[in-house]
Amino acid sequence: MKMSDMIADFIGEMLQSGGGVAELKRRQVADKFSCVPSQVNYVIETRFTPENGYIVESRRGGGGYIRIVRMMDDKQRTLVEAARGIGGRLTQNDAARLTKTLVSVGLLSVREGKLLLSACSDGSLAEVPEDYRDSIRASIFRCAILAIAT
Amino acid sequence: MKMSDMIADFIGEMLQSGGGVAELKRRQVADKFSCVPSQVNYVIETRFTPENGYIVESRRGGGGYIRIVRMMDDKQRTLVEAARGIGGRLTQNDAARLTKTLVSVGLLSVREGKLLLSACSDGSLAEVPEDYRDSIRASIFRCAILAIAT
DNA sequence: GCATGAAAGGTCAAAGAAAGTCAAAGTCAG
DNA sequence: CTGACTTTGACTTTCTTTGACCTTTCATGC
Repeated sequence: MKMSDMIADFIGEMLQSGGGVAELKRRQVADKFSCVPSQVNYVIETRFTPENGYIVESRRGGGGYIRIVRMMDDKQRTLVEAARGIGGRLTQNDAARLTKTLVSVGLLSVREGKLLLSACSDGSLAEVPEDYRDSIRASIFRCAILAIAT
Repeated sequence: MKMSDMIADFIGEMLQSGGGVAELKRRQVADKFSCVPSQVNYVIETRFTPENGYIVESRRGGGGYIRIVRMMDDKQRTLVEAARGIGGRLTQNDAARLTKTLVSVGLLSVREGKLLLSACSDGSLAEVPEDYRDSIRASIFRCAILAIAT
């Protein structure tokens, strides 16, 4: 695999685990991948651009850093909020209602709606004891929506 | 046999073993058949065309590649088959692999892939005892795919 | 406070690595 | 012999890697 792609992946993971923010030391990353520091700039310039939804800030000098932040658009933000709004339990009916809303507002496609709804349906969760279903359903719904927003 | 046909066969086999996706290095293939690289373009242009049901993507530069994907005409049937193929248990890794395939073959969009994968991820199933996860994961995956195939 | 040097990161252009294009030359069945 | 299909190769375009040199910050000793 190309070095650039590995570095991009690395940064991607940092963003993931950092909840949309990655702060790195150029020199350290370069050492980790045994390349020249400017390679890191190249990767950032070609992959983490504003057009791709990233903001990059940096500082030179001692204690310098490069910080990459993933921007969310309105839709993503709304999805995240929707995910937050889901409580610890979610009935199948509520899931259906919520899905319908998300679809009708254009945050999910019809197919995505179907996929999501059936992923957390009683059919999928047949093996889960009834008492737990609503809470697992909530968890599935939340994770799935969050995944799409990110 | 003509060289073009041999190259075409070679690519065909790659597609076969790759489940509908073949990724190749133009230079390598050319060397293998002792021909000029552009010969490979010729073969692709004349045999792996969109009209014949193939999609071709490529990248130049270091680490470049040519990727050929066979489009499936009856998407739904394939989806259903994929769903059938899932056994009673599905590890997170297998789910990831399967999703990747479905996406790269065009049966799922990237977003749908994310949605599905995270819906049946360990994150979503955190509350489910580990021993049951793989079997519930299988169930979710199957139901979800079946839902959009219909 | 100020000069100074080390520690970051930034820029840019050259060299390298693949793939793409296109037209000329070759082959072969009819 | 002709036309369609193949083979070749010179030249182009795109993306990546590397390195030399520049600028900003920070810590330190007058």
